[in-house]
Amino acid sequence: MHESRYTEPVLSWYAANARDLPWRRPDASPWAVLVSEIMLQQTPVVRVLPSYEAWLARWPVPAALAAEPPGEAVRAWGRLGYPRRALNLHASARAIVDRHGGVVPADYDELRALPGVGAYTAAAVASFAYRRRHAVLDTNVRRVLARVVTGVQYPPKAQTTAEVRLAEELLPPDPPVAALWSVAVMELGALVCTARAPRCADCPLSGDCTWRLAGKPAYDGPARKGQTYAGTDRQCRGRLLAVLRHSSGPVEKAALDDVWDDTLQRERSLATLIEDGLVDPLDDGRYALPG
DNA sequence: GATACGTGGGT
DNA sequence: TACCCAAGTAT
Repeated sequence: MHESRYTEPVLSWYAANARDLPWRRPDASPWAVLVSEIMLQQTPVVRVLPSYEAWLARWPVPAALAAEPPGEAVRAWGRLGYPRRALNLHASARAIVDRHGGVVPADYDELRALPGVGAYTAAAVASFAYRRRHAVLDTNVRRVLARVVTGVQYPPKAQTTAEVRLAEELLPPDPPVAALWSVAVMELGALVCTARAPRCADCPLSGDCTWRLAGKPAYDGPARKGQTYAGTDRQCRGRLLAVLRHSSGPVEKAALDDVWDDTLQRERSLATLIEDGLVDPLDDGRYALPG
């Protein structure tokens, strides 16, 4: 096992160009790293920052969040999107208190067992919070490796075992260096090797990049599925939950009926919100965030 | 493996 | 404007 030719250029680039993000500071706790990773799932950094600061000010340790009702987590989630992540984070806090003495576990499998923590997040927390050696394969890393090593514009739609194997091969042998490498490649993908208009002129790997050296051939695979949103159950659920977030207490059914015209879709969406544990139907006919 | 799951900014 | 994309996970 040895360093790849990519390691030094990427680490040097990172040292000079990394953003000063709060969850990367030396005083960021493993809990802070976990909170950031859950919030960053499909949500851009700039929108996470305010919610992250407020969240950790209010709940600086897992036990603080675990002591609150889940609805408080959903309310504090604000407009980050995918509010089930708030529920997952709350449930994770309780599991960390119940099973791990209030300390975020360092072990990959124990992290992976927490609700809402998948392969990426478990590797990220183990790596960034505890300097363990794990391949961290997010959308940024996948795109960088696709271009630099594989020579294609975009990675496959679904993660492949070949990608995992490649990421593991490129992982520096020393655990702390591996953790630094992972965050550095992610940052490179976020700032330079972007999806739309990569800034190859600023890339420390431009001389090594298979895709660039091949003339940046366009992606030739099947069209990638677009996400429709307007008029969907997702939008309807978002409207309904926003009513509850903005209310200090339970709301009448009429308040929910007001925000979506299609009755059938509205009722269906409310039912799934209840199923998901994001909304609590009270005995008196009103609705509330989960207690 | 495909689909559902929020929200908003960039082009 | 319409579409793409953003530190994914669960089913």
